[in-house]
Amino acid sequence: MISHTEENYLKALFAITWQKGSASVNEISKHLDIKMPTVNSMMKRLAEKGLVKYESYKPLRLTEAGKKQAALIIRKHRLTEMYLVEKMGFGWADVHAIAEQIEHIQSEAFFQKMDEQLGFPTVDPHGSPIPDSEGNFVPNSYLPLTSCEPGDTVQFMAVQSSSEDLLRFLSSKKLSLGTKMDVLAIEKFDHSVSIRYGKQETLTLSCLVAQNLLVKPS
Amino acid sequence: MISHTEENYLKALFAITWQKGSASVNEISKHLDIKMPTVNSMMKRLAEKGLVKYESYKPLRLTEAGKKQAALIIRKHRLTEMYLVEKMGFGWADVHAIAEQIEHIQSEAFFQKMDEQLGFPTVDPHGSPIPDSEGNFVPNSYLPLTSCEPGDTVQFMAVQSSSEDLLRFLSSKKLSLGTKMDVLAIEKFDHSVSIRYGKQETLTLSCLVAQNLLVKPS
DNA sequence: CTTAGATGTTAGAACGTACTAATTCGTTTC
DNA sequence: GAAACGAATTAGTACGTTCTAACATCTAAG
Repeated sequence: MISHTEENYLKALFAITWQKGSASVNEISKHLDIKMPTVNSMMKRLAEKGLVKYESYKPLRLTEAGKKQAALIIRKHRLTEMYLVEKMGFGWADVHAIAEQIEHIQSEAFFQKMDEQLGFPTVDPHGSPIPDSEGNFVPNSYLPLTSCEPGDTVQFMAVQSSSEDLLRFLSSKKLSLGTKMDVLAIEKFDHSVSIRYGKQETLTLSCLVAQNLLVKPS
Repeated sequence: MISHTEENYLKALFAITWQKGSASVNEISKHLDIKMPTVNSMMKRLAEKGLVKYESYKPLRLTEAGKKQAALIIRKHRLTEMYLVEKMGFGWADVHAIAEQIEHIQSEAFFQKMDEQLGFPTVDPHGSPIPDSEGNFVPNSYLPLTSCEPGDTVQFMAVQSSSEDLLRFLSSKKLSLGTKMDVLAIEKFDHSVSIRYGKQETLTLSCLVAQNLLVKPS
């Protein structure tokens, strides 16, 4: 059996591998705010359980079994976020901490009911894909707003980071998923991006914000 | 702060005190299926935290703070059960194990939303009262079916025990909360109770079952 | 090629939660 | 009132998860 704690390590390992291609003890340590020796020994434990490939001083990798486990946890997390937003009326900035806890609930039936009632969603409230019940992941292929050209018309499809502050900022500017926007300008100087959207609002987004908005051509 | 584990001990202590008037190390040990020495040391720990009054070889008691904590956990448990039945479509026999886990979620907002969406219910799916958000308990005053007389007409208001087997049995007989029933006979021999209800179904309930059906005069 | 600094690992300790074995206390019965 | 039995407690152990301190390895800069 796999503990609550072990699940968090798997999830971190999966997320870091996803973003950066590989994962190190140091990165997991920072990601979970847990000291390196603790992470190190946990990696060995997960290796014993056949979920992680561990070799001294080498990058960490998940085994296939580990990947599946991790994807299933992420599935539960994202289904929960979707449920909290769609069925319970939470805002997209307020669901992460709750979902972090509920994802560890041990009950297939519980998550199955969520899935049914939501109509088997494929993305969560932040636009991230929800793995299927086998742990298969269909990554989306959206591009950051910073990679657009002036004149492009695009649709806001997902956020890269689910930072609470970013989400609150976007809400306050009425920028929600699905919003169509025209790219007016991209400043050479600071890479900030000016857009027009909705009822002709125009807005200039810092590079950091724009990097976190994933869009598709519209 | 109070851990998941500590919450379970408080809840057990509260439940046993509720039923039997007082609680002993031995009773908690059986209730939680945890050995006595473990219970003993936990009781000391909870005493240090001001939640339990502990004196060697004396019955255990909750302090006022402990009672409130316990009632608030029970509140979360029962709200959750109600939510699972009313909003997610679970049967009343299937919610206990899930609620046991969800009751430990740390988020006021989460349980508040449940409460709102349920319209501030005062009883759970088994007819047990839900403490208010201050931890105040309004006990119901229903009587077991065994205390009725032949000729009485009563309404089924709550179950005493939430045993999964009992609940499944009642479901299979279409006996749900709110059902009105006529008491036809009570056998002197084995204290079994015969009732008529619904579309003129008649049924004889063993003493053990009848003891667990709480009713009020109708 | 050597070395400084970052990263990884080992060793040892602490705390929470559980256990078994052994001992003490309290009560009931002769 | 002493024996016997169940309940409670103490002592010592184990395991999961965390830490700090010390040591080892890797890598990038000179």
